[in-house]
Amino acid sequence: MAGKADKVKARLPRGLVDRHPADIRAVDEMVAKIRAVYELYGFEPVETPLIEYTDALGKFLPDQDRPNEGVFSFQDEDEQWLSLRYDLTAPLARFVAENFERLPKPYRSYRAGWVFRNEKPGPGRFRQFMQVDADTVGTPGVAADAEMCMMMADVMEALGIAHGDYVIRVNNRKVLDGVLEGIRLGGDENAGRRLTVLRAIDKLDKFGPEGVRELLGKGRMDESGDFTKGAGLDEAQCSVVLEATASENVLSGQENYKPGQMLLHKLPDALGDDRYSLAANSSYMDGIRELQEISSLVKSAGYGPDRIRIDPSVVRGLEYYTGPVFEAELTFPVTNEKGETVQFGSVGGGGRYDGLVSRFRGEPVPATGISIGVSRLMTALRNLGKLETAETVAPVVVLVMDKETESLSRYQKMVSELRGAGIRAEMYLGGAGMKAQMKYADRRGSPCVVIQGGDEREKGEVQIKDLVEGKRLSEEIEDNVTWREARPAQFSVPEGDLVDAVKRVLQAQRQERGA
RNA sequence: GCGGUUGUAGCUCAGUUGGUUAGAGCGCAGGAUUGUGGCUCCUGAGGUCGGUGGUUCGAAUCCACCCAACCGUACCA
Repeated sequence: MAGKADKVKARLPRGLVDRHPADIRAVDEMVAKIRAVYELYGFEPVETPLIEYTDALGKFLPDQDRPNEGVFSFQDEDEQWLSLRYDLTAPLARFVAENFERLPKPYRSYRAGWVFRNEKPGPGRFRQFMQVDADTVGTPGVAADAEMCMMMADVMEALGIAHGDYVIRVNNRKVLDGVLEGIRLGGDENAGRRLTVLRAIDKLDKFGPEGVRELLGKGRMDESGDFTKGAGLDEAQCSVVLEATASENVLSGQENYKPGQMLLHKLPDALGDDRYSLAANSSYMDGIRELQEISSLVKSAGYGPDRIRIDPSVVRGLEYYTGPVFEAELTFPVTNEKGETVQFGSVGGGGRYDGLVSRFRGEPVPATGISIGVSRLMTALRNLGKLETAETVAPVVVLVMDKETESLSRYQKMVSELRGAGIRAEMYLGGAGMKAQMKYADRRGSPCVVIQGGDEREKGEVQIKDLVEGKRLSEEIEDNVTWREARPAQFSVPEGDLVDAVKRVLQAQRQERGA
């Protein structure tokens, strides 16, 4: 045993969590439901390792100074940099590129897996978390994007989230690009400011239009007094951006998506320059056309705007998306551990990433995909009590009353019989006495215990104690001596009837839970 | 990264103007009950007072630095 001075402190690195039985079972169940939807749509499973060459993951090549910025990285024996994957998309792109000739195109696949990000953790944000992705690689058609939106909606419902409790918001990067060009933020020299503008738009739900206006303009002071530098747009430019992303432009009713006269004609006025119109901006118009097509496709398939909605304020992960982007959002209020109502926001998303696979190849390989954040979804569902806790019944515990080999063999045989009947069961393996064994069974949440001491053995019987029923009866008994002697919810059966008797107890408890 | 708040037992927290051996409740273990999980009573284990250095006869308490957690903000491919 470690001495006091040198014992190691048992502690978990921040941003990581141990997973408990209920979490593991809940996640397994959720993932199974998501997989079933993906399979139904015709996607095939494929898995890649947790570790990739760092350069395959993207632009984040670690250098000697900050090798772990954002990603967990380390060097192989040959000094090549390796990293833990930070999403499932980049590894998929590598896989597709590496196996390009063998795969059917479009290549439709899905996967569930842990991803890692070396960043500051927060509530509901971890350094290891699970994603469940699906991707269609090798088609430029927006039908593939529309399918992703519909599949995401189906996943939400498969998880028990009803119509109206979620919405899939859809936008198009090309639309935003067009608007930015429209306010004279085109060109390489404005790349930095465009990024700032996009980030600002992304915060609409957090800070509202007024906060975003500050971020678009000079900057914003938060409550701790920290100042965030803005994009430096002038009044007119701010107005255009806010208008272009305003909720009035959200698809309403059952109509197909129309960008609205506002965007096509008011923009030039706002800029005081009517020679320029977004109607002539090819990026903008392409984007709008794609959104219209998606809108029409999902509508034909029976997905109304209550489920899939065009929303010009959606931005999504800033770098690699090239076209349609989507985001799954929960719309019901979520209460956190402290009882506060919080805005939960996105539980999944995705979009078109036409450049990611072609990084590895000389030819264009258009692709689109979605990613569901299982860990976040589970938190939301649990806080709402919507997490199906298909209760796993704890094992029946066979108490060890006598410790000599012959008795142990007898207990072991009982356990085997119970297991043979498909009942979770175990013989108590600790060294403590009966009281502690009862406590153990109680803490395990066992439905019942099996007791056979010398008296029962002589009569060829076993005692079965229903712990659930016993707990209830105990509430009516104050006096400990009476309680012990009454042996509530405990009965005796012939050894041969053990399995049947336990089954009856379990059945009774099942009915009780159901009722 | 920046700003703020907070660090005393497994958990929640007391601890006076610096003063002997740092406390409580809950939880945990054992006993009352050699064969019964609850209740009650009794007993016990568990602390380098976040760390290091300094001031002082004396520091959980005062000072400096560091570390960690939480909140906000930034970043989040």
